[in-house]
Amino acid sequence: MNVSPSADFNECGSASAKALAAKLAALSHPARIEILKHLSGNRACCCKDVVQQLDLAQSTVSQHLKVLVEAGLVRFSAERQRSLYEIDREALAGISASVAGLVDTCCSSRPT
Amino acid sequence: MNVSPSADFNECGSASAKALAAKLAALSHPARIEILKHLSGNRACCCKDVVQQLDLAQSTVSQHLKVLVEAGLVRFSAERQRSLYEIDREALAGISASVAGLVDTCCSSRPT
DNA sequence: AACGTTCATCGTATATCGACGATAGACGAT
DNA sequence: ATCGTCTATCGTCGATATACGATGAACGTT
Repeated sequence: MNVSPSADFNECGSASAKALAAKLAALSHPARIEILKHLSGNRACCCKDVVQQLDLAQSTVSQHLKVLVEAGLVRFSAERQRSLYEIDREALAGISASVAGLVDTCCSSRPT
Repeated sequence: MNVSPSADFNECGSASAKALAAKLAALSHPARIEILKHLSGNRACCCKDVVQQLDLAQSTVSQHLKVLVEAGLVRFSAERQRSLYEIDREALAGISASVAGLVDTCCSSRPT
């Protein structure tokens, strides 16, 4: 799955770029950023919790949570009636590292 | 324009979230990530340069470049016929720092 | 002057996003 | 069994994103 770092330069393109873009897309919405912040302050939140914080319809929040889960940034587990959402700090850290890597690539490969 | 870093914690919410989301949105497209990588390898590129790398129509590339410029990730300067696009490494680094800050916030505020 | 090059913009078509209300399923409480 | 709560999903709607070709402006070259 992980190719060597140098291969990333050969195929700079679609593979890694697509993957990173997909994760950043999940992050690129204010409501989802706020959801992550809220989740980070609690061990696990149910959907209603988040709804009360955000002033958005329950269905909308549910969709945002789904996006975050599908992007791998939030873990999901079904309680009885509730659904528990828990932030995935490792995945978050992974994105941070990926962005830092991209920036590093862009800054280190200065032409002259 | 730049509030103090601690103010970011007070008003974690919409303002900074929106700003970060907007910049991440500019980054969340594979073509734009590849454009940034390409720009990083050259002092400045004209639109046609990028077109030849990307296998996209010239108008499409022009639009992607416009998105990057409007997000502040790329600087624009008009040559004679050409348009020169240059990566803004500081802005890139700023985004990286913002993402790292968000992740830090999410990881440091563990409930227990 | 006529032509080629480079680029931004316009118009268009399609797809996806973001938000909502309505609804149905699952579950606990009465 | 009935009611209330919590949630996911469906359908819908408007807005936005993405891609393209066509076009015209600006400029250099012949």
